[in-house]
Amino acid sequence: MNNRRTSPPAAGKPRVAVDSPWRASRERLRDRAVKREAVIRAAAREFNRKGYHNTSLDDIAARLEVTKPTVYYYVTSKEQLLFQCFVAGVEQIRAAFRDVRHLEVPARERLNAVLRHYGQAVASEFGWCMVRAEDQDLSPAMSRHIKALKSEIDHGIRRLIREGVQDGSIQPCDPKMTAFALAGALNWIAHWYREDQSLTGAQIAEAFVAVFEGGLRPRAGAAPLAARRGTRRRVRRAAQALGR
Amino acid sequence: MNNRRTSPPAAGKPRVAVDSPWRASRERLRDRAVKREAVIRAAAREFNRKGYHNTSLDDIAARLEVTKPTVYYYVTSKEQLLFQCFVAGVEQIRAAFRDVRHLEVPARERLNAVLRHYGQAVASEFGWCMVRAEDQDLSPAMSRHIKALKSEIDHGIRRLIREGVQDGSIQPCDPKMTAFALAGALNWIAHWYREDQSLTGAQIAEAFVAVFEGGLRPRAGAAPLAARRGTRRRVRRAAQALGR
DNA sequence: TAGGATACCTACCCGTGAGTATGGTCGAGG
DNA sequence: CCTCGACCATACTCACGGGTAGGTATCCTA
Repeated sequence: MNNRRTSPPAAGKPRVAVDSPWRASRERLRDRAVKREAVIRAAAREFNRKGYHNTSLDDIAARLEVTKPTVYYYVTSKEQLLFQCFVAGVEQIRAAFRDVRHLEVPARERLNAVLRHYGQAVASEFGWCMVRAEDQDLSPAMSRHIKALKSEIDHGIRRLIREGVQDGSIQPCDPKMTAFALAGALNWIAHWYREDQSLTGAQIAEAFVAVFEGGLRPRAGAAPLAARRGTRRRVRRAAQALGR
Repeated sequence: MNNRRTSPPAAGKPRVAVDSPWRASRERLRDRAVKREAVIRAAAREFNRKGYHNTSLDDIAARLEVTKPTVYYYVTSKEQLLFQCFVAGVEQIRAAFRDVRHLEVPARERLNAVLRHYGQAVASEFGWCMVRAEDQDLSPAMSRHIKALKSEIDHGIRRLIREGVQDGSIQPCDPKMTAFALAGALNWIAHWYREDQSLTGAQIAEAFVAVFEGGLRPRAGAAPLAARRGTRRRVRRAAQALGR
């Protein structure tokens, strides 16, 4: 758990293939934690690519260039594998809450900071597992655990919203529905984002926060942030297309 | 397809159980279309409750009080079943676009109208299938078809955003990212909404549109819509909890 | 260098669920 | 009364995949 190395010492720089501690099969670096972590990460990637049900443990094992029993040597079940991926993702968000807790800025800015981290977490390799792990795929016990973690995050967002309304940095609103809207938009990133995209997770999160902040309706003051290069021209073309 | 009846003539008012044309097994009302539609709806409900992979065709058949071959008598495969549910859901949204197309109001209002319909569709019984049908669960051909439909909707939203920016009813923004944020928030409704909820789909959609419109940052003008009962007290309590 | 622990493999079990072969029933038409 | 066809049930096949039994190679320790 406390071992942070992600690549084996033998492999200077992993090539296209996933970093597999088994690569140099001779010098075994009998570090359970590292390998276990590699199993979790490989599972997360496969789940992300093909979904939980369409990923067999043989697939995951093959990705690591080992066999299924080897995977079972590090985890007890496929369910636990999904659960671990979920926890890994959620932990990033919990960390975001901890980070902003003691910041001395208006609640809206703390919320924005959390949402930025949230977006990045969803776009990370564990994003899929965190967001799309279905309750129905897990045992009742794990399902309850996951629900509790999700609920904690949800209520953290709601609280920040309430605080923002209180300190005047956020417009009065229904905290519950607003939290659902914000989290939903960010969660959905996991449905369409692929790492080979042009935008990074941080950029997407930034763009989303801008939308949340400003809203669609134009403001009295000057237009904020959003880039406007070529907008005019593109709109004109779109309008023409609509014309017919 | 063109048969719009949703309940069999024999059953005056369906009780708790799903409306099954097989109910009174004696008087068979050999209307293929009605039965086929019932199969689709039953499948949508089961998928919604337990997910695609955790729903067997036996489950669906049992729900209709028939057996699996009977289901296969009306559909060719489980995959097609999911596809039909998807199409049924998406069609509601396409209809929304058609409805607003010729409205003589600012684009932002047309967008809002579409989003309201969108939200209701996602909260409908086909919402799950429309939103959570994974590409990976379907054959390449159907996957492509679904992607095309989704893309059509996405680009419809983007177009409305561009038009809004053009006619001044929407604040300048990146249409692509904004569309992702809006659609994502609404899509996510399918992940948490259950029909037995206190709020209707329409109410949720309304609340979301309010958030999208206004944004989080307070405006110069008066604060709109949202209720403020007890907010002060609750925040104080939350702040105390945070203090420790 | 025996003996145990670790780490991994080959080869299997078996439940599940999609899809089907076959045959029965019922109403309609001859 | 007999047949035909639409409709539906019983009872299968079969592939897939989660999980395991049991064996083997390597390393550590004494």
